[in-house]
Amino acid sequence: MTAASIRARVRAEMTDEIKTVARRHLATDGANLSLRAVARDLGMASSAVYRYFASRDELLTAMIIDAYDALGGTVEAAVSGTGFPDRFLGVCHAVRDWALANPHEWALIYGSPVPGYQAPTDTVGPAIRVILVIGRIVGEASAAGEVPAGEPIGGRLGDDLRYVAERAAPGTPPQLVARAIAAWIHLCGAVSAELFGQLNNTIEARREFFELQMRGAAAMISRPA
Amino acid sequence: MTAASIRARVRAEMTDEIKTVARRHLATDGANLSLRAVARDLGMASSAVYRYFASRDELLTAMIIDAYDALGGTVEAAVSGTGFPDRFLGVCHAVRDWALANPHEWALIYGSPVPGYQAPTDTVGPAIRVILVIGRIVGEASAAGEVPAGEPIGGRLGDDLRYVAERAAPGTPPQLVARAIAAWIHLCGAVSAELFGQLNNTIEARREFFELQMRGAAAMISRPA
DNA sequence: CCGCCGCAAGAGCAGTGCTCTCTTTTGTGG
DNA sequence: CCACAAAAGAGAGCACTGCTCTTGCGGCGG
Repeated sequence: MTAASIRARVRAEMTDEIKTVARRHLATDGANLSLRAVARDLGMASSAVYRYFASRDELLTAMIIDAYDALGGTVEAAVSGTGFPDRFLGVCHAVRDWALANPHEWALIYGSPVPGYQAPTDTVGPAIRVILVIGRIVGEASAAGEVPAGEPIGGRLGDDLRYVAERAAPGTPPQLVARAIAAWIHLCGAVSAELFGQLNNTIEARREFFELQMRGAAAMISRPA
Repeated sequence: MTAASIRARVRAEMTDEIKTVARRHLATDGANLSLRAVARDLGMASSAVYRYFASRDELLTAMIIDAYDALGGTVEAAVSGTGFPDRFLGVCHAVRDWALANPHEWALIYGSPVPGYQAPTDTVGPAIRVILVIGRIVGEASAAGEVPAGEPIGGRLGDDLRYVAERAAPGTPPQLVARAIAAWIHLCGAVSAELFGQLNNTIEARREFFELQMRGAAAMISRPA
């Protein structure tokens, strides 16, 4: 039993080592990760890497999951303060700070998906951590009476939102969940815009502008149209 | 003279043909465009393509410029209606519709930039057409007294915004320009989120949700925090 | 009419993902 | 403790990529 786990542990360590080197390559070279280059850095034949990852896509998927988890963990740990706007703004800055520190990993998870873009089901768990944090903050603010529900939403969208609300933030009004998702999308858009160069030669006071935007997003939640 | 222009015209036609085939490849295979495959489709040697584009990056740059121009032209042509929110919402839907029809080209211009790729200055002109349209709409609404200016913004961000405002939308209050840019970023974020699969298994009533979001963005402009 | 220059073609280099076969290592069950 | 099978690594090889270089062809300008 313990004997069998020796093999497994060595294998896990090797897998981690590969991912570490791959992450380093990702940080320098960008998304076009070369399996052979990683193997060279590890001093092993490229074919040996295939014992651990069936394909380059599988390695990338592992990197994506790790990136989601790193971001999710950072954001979850950053939740603090009291009162709705501050808690939300804290999350926004945590997301932005992580993205600025790990731009290529951000691009990996929130940029354009690579060719086939088949997201395995393993990724959805880590992927939703950030929006779940936002949902929790908004839900708590709603329960505390800090934010109004706003006008109900009907139709198919209403159904979708009810479904999402009861699964992700039970007790939170669906229309509020909609505004939370919109704020999250605005957050991701703002970070991507800054990171992908959409603001180049336009706005240099990035942090201030980001803060302004996210205050607007918070206001959009606190004060529905 | 006419002779010289014959050469030039043939060359331009060949260039267009390459770009057309490249665009087709882009639409099917995604962003990892193969110059050799394009050459094969054209029945020519891969080395011949280099007579027209010095590198794969240069071809991609041309595609990017074309995509920006196609989107910009579509959006400019779609501006209609009267009154601020409707005009803005029309632009939003024009952007989304174009993106849904040309997902890979959207990914090319608003997705993660390809590694090591530096946007040449030729791209900035076409790139800013959409935000200029939004700026014009907001500026006109401001001139017509349809939207308030909101509280002034100081500091470095205020300087940036004043600079942008006087160059892109003279006479429009800088703080309003900030909200216009924020709305544009939210727009891009919403389209990317939908296109890149961030809404998968969550919200199926995409158009309705998009409309809701953009109504929120419009309200953010009409009614500053 | 000739020469020249733009154009195309092909070979070639270095790199890639991935597969196959072969060898070595190594944990493990008896 | 030891033989063995399973796991791991190595290396060659295939098809592909971007890009360069050299060579030949042909239409255009003088």
